[in-house]
Amino acid sequence: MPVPRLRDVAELAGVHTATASRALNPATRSRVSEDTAARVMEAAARLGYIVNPIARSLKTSRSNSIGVVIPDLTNPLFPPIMRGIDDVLGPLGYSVLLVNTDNDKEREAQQVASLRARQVEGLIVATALLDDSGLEKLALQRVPVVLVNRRTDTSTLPSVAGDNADGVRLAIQHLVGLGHHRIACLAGPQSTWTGQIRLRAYRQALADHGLPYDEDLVVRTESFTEEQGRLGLVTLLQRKARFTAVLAGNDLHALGCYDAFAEQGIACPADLSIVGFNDMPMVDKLSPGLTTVHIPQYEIGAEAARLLLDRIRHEDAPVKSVYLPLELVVRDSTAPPRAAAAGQRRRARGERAVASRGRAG
Amino acid sequence: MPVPRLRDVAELAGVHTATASRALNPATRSRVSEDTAARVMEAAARLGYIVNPIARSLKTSRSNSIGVVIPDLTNPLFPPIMRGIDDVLGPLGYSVLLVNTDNDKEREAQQVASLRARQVEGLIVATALLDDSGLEKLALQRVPVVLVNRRTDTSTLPSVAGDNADGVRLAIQHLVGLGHHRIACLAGPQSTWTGQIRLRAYRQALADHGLPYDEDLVVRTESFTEEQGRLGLVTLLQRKARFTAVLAGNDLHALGCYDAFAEQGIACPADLSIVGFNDMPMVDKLSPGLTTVHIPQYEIGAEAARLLLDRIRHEDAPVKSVYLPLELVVRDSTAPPRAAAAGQRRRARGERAVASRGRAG
DNA sequence: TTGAAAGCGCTAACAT
DNA sequence: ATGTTAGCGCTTTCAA
Repeated sequence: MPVPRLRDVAELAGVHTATASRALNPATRSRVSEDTAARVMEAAARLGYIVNPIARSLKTSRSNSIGVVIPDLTNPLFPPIMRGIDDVLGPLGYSVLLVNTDNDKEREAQQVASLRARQVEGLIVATALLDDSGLEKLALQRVPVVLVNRRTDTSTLPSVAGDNADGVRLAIQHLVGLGHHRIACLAGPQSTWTGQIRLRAYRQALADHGLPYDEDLVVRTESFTEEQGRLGLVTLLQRKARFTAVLAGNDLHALGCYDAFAEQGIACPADLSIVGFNDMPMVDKLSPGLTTVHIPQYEIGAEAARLLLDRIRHEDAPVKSVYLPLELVVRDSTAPPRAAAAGQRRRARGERAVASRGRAG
Repeated sequence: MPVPRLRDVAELAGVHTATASRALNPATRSRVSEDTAARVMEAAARLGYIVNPIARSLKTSRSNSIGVVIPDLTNPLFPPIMRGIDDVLGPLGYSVLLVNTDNDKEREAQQVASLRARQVEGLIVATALLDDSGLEKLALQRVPVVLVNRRTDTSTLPSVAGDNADGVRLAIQHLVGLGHHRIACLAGPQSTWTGQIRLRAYRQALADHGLPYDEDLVVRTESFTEEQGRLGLVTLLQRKARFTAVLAGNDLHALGCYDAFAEQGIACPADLSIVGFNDMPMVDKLSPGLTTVHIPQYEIGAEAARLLLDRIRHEDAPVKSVYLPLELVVRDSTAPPRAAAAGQRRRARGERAVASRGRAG
C-alpha cells in the first residue's frame, strides 16, 4: 500500500487538492466551509495521511528545521542545552540539525555551509569566539543566529548565557565569607567570552571586597581542559605566591586541580579551597564534593530557541542579550582557611601533607 | 543576491539544466563530456552553487536523513553513540534527526511517526524493549531499522551492542580471581535486554567457576537508576545473606551503592567490592574509582550507522547482530575480600564501620 | 553527449 | 467557499 498523497485525500473527500490542503492546514482552515473541512479531515484520518514536509518545504521555502553548532556533544555541557532547544522547537514542528565542530573553525565553516545548504531557517551557535569573522559574515547575510553560552565582543548577535559575572561574584563572596583573602584565579582562554568575563568579574569582585588584585595569583589557561587546570595550579604553586583558595575557570579545571592536589599532597579543603564553574554531572560525587557555580543549561537552550524563533519570525526583532541567573552550589571543596596558608608553608619546608580523607568523621 | 539555482549554473556554463545536473553529480558525471563537466563545475564554483536538497529529495524521494531514537540525550551513554553515528553518516551527506522519548512508549510512537513523516530513510533505535510491538510493526512495514545497545527477544531486527555476556564474564572472573566466592548481583529491569542478559551471564559465569547460584544474592531492580541501585543494595543487606562483592547492573546502580555504603558505614573495597557497567564519564574520579566494564559507545554508534546504510541500500541485506568486545577497567572499588565478610558481621553486632578513606596511605 | 519535457507533492495566487 | 493553474528546484526518462 503506497503512502497516501494529498490527492488521495482530496479524492476521497470529493474536493480539489487545493481545498484539501486548506482544510488540513489549521492556519487556512477557516477559508473552507466547516463541513468540507470535517470531511477532508476525516478522509485524511482514514487514509492515515501525513503531509510530505519535503514537498511543502519546496513550495513554501521554509524547511522547518534549524541548525545547532556546538564543539562536541560529548561535552556534558551540551546535552541539556540540546534538550532545552528541542523541547521548545520540537512541538512547533521544527527539526533540529546538530553539528559538532571539534573546535575547528574550518570544520565549523563547512558544517555551517552544509546546514545552510539544507535550508535551515536559523542557527544556534555555541562555538563563538570573541572575535569571530565567520559569525560576523552570517550576521551580515541576515541569517537568523542566536549565540549560546559564549558571545562575541560586538553585540550584533543576540545571545543567551548565564550571568557569569554574577556567578563569579557569588563564588568570591562565598570564599571571602569563609575568611579567604588570597584567592587565586585560574582564568580560562581569553579568546573566549567566558574566559574573559570571568577574569574581569574576579577582579571586580575582589575590588568590591576591598581586596587587592595580584597578577601573581592569576593564570590564563589555553583551554578549558582538565590538564590545563592541573598545569595552571602547578604554575600557581611554583610562583610561591601564597593563597588559600582557587577560583577555577570551570569544573574541568577544578578536576585538574584535584589531580594536582593528589600529586602534591595538598588537602582540600583544609589546605586549599576550590570553586568550580558549570556544575557538571557527577561533580557532587567527587571527594570532596565540588563547590561550583550552577548554570541552567536546559533553560539557556530553551531561551535560545525562543529567541531564534523571534528572529526567524521578525527579521528585525531587537538583538537581545539574555542573561540567566546562576547559583552557587556549596559542597565540600570550600572551607575556612587555616590560620595561615599552612599547606604551602609546609611544602616550603619540604614536608608532605597527608592526602585529603574526604568528608569522613 | 539571491541563492544561485541550477538554472543559473547551466546558463553560465552555456548548457541545459539537465546537463548541468549530470555534470554536478559525481555518479552521473561520466555521462557528460569531460570539458562540459569542467565548465559546469567551474560555473558552479564561481556562483557558489549548492544543490537544494529539498528539491532533490522531492524528485528522488530520498531524504538523505535518518532518525535516531533514544530515551534521553542527557544520559551520558548516548552522546558518544550519536557522535559515532554522525561521524559515519555525516560525510555521506546524511542528516541525523534525534528524538528523545523519555522512556515513554506513547511519546516514542509519536516521535517515530514524526520522523517518518519527515521521510527519514531509516531509524537507529536505542529504546527497544524485549517485547516491543512498535518495533515489530516497523519491521513489518519494511522500514530500515537498526537497534543499538538493546535488542528485542526476536531477532527480526539487526542490532549492535556490546558483548554483555562477555563483559559480565570478565567482571566475575576478576572478582573470583581476587578471591570472592559470594558475589551478589544487582540485576537491571528484566524487561530490557541488557537487564536480562547480564543476569543470565552472571549465572553462567558463576557456574563456570563452579560457584552456586543463590537467589538470595540477586535483586532485580525496576530501572537503571541510582536510587534503584541504592535500594537494591539495601535489600540485599537486609536479607542477611552474606556476600563480599556486588556486580551492579550498571554504573548508576553502583553510584547508588556508594550512597548506601556511606549510609551504612560500609568500607569499599575493604568490606565490599563492587563492579559497575558502562564506564560512564567521571566514574574514574569517584572515591574509590569504580571498577567497571567499558562499553565502546562510539564504535557501537558507528557500526550501527554502517549497518543501517546496508539496510537502506539493500532492503534484504542479512539481519546481522553485531557484538562489540567489552573491556574490564580495573580501578579501586575491587579488592580481595577480608578473611570473612567482616563489614557484615560488624553490622550484625550493631557497630558502625568508619567510612572508606579512599586510596590514601 | 546533450536537450526537451515531465513531474516529484504541495501551496498560493488568481479566478469563479 | 472552492476550483484552476502555475510553479517551487531538481532529476530522469526519452528522444535527438
